[in-house]
Formats: sequence, C-alpha cells, structure tokens
Amino acid sequence: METKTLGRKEREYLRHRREIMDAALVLFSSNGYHNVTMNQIAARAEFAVGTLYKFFTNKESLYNALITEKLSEYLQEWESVVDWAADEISIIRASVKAHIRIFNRNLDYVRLYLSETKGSSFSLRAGLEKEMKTKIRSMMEKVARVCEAGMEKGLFRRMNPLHMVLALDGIIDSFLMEGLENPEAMPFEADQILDLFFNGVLVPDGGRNG
Amino acid sequence: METKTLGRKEREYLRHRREIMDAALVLFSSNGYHNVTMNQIAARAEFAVGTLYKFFTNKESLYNALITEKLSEYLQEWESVVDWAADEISIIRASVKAHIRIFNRNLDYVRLYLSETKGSSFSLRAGLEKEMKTKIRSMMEKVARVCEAGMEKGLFRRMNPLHMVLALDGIIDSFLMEGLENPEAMPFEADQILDLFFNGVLVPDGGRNG
DNA sequence: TCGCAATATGAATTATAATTCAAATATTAT
DNA sequence: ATAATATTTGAATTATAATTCATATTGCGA
Repeated sequence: METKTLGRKEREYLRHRREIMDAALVLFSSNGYHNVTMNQIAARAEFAVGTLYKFFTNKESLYNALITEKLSEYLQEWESVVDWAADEISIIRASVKAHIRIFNRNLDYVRLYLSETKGSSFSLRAGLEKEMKTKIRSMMEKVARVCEAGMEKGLFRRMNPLHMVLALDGIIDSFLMEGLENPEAMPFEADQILDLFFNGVLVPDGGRNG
Repeated sequence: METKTLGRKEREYLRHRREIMDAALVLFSSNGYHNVTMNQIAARAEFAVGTLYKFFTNKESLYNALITEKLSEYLQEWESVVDWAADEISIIRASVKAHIRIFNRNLDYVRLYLSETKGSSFSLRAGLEKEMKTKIRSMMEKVARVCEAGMEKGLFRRMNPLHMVLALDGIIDSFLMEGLENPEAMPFEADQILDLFFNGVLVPDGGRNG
C-alpha cells in the first residue's frame, strides 16, 4: 500500500478534494447537474469558487471524478462478491444480489448519473463514456465467461453468451429503475429476477409437446 | 376526420411548424440537444429565430414536441400491431417484433432522445416527461393484462404481471441498446429475445428434480 | 389602391453561470 | 523574525446562447 507514505500535505489535499466531491454529490443528486452552480458547491464545501479550480479543471471534470470513482468502487465490490461463489448458478445468483444491494446503497450516485448532463465539451464526456463502457464491458465479459462455463457443464442451454448477459442485465436494470421510480409500489426480491432469468415465463410443457 | 376542414392558413401553419421540427431533428440527432442553437435551427429551416418562437414557446418545448409526437406514433403503431394478434403468446411475439421494427426505423429519434439524457444506456425511459411516462405506463398495463390472461389460460406461470412486463421490456431494451452501439457485432432476432423470455436460460430439468 | 391584420425578421437585450487572476492569507524554511 | 512558497479568496471577467420586440413584410378584403 502506498497509503502510508502519504505525507500530511497529501492527505490534506485529498481531504479537501473529498470535501468538494461530497458537497457536489449532494447538490448534483438532489438538483441535477445543471441546476447546481460552482458557487453553490463552493459554499457548501466551505471553500471559495476559485479553490475548486485548483482541484478540478472545470465543472465537468468534477462530475466525471464522482462518476468514475463510484463506478470503480461499484465494480470492485461486485467482483469481490462474485469471485467468492462456487458453481455458475451461485455466481449468477450472487451477482444479481450484489447488484441490487450496491445499487440500493448508492441511490444518490444513481440519481447523479441519471441527472441530465448539459455540458458543452463533447470530447471530455466522450472520453468518460469510453472509459466507463470499457469497464462495464469487461464486467459483462466476465459474466459471459461464467455463462459459457455453465453451458459446458450442461446447466444452461446453448446460446450466444452475450445474449444471456444482455438478458440478465436488462431484467436487472428494468427492475431497479422501476424500484427507483416507485419505491413503495414495487417491492421485489433478487429471487424473482433470478426465477425469470433461469426459468422464463412459460409453464413447463404447458399443453405443448415435451 | 377534422383534417379536411383545415383551411389553407392552418395547413401552412402546420407545414411551417413541421419544417422547423424537421430541421431541429436533423441538428439535434447529429449534434445533441445542447450543441444546437436556436439560430442554427432557424437557419436550417430558413426562418428567422424570432419566428421559431411563434411556433414554440422555447427550445425545450420544441424538443418536447419532437419527442412526444414520435412517441405517440410509436405507441399507436405498436397498438395497431398488437390488437391484431390472437392468443397471448402471439401477442407478445407481435409486440416484440413491432418494438424492434419501429425502433430500427426511428434511429434518429432514438439518438435525439439519448442525446438529451446524456447517452446512458441504463433505461430508455429514465428521463421522460410525466405525460410520456403515463403513455408508456398504459402500454405496460396493456401488456400486463395480456400476461394475466395468459396466466388464466395456463400458458404462463403465475407471477406478478408487472414483473413479467418489466422483464420483457428490460430484455428488449438491453438488446436494442446493444444493437444501437454495435450494429455489426450484435445481430439478433426477435425470436432470440422471445426464447429467453419464454423459456429462460436453464436446461429444462438439467439434472435437478422434475 | 389603400389600410388593417397577421406574420416574419434579426439585431439587441438579457440572463446565467463558468472561469480567471491579482491580491490576501497561511505555511514552511532559514 | 523574515522571506520564500503554497494555498485560498471572491469580485470581476467572459462566454454563450436563449429570448424579446420594435420594425418590416406580406396577405387580404373593401
């Protein structure tokens, strides 16, 4: 770990940086990226506006820092959970549960992520998206490999593993979004997602040929 | 039909309105909502900026007009297709196929919509207005009733119909988004979505109890 | 042809908020 | 203590683009 070698100065720098990010997160996630000014962030973080620019080159890079940091945490936690499980079905099960849990623990960030982004610098955002997409893609590939292993073992039906991953992610996202919008009217369990994903909706052999 | 009773004036008004909307769509969908100015739209539509404000109270309402118009068309076409089908499985099948077809025919609008919501592939319906959400909700309820009917008939397993709809929509959105981002690397058929939704991924009775 | 109403024009206004930077303050080294 | 260095400050600057409105143009009936 490098952590120990950080001097007081560095730690102070990082603490200030964190204070700014925390202030920005609260404001962004409740008001939306654009309805928050740098002055407001500065006020909440108890710094002057100018100081923010010593830590982040501009407003968008502050936003990017928040998003990328949390996404990395998210993926890291997800990986640690998933690596722990044994057979393919348990891995999928653990993955879905982890998704739901981490999602619910980070609703502020989800709202921040979904909040409208209206920056003008196209390229910076494109860079962010690319980095994020790469990370998400590597997570999907990991799941795809699990799916393939499951197929080899005869647990899962033979199909394009990417399709399997897309289906699973789609169902999860759909449930999570619905739960975000209607928290009370939409209670659900990981098991319900898993049941749908594993077994589909048809009654087994419901009057058709076996 | 009211259409015939429209005088020349009204038709001209509507034509001008349409010209403005067409210009806006082209610019928005290729540059993104925030990177297009009212002056640019005016130039392309061959009107003066001020004129745009005779047709739309502001930039956002022009954007909303584009989105709501297209979404209504989308839903109307979807309904006409779905009403045509017979049994519940055929209805679901027709619904998925219609979704894919209409989506592919309106990629410009999809990009326009995504440009406003900053390109998150999270959920297609994350950033819509209340009115639009109501419409989509009523579509979902329609599908939910089909699902319930299917359960009554013993075609589908008993479950919360909303869950069934969410799962189906989630899978569709997930496939469509992937196809939008990797058009060449991600060919898929409606049947693959339907197979996943209907049958799930597990091998039927794959070594477990029947 | 004249005048009234409707419509279109686009330079000027307005609003907003991101960003800068010269000055102030704090910290550290000698 | 003093100077050198680093950090913070926030009023002023800058940039942008949405929106307005006094004026010009057009359409149309008498």
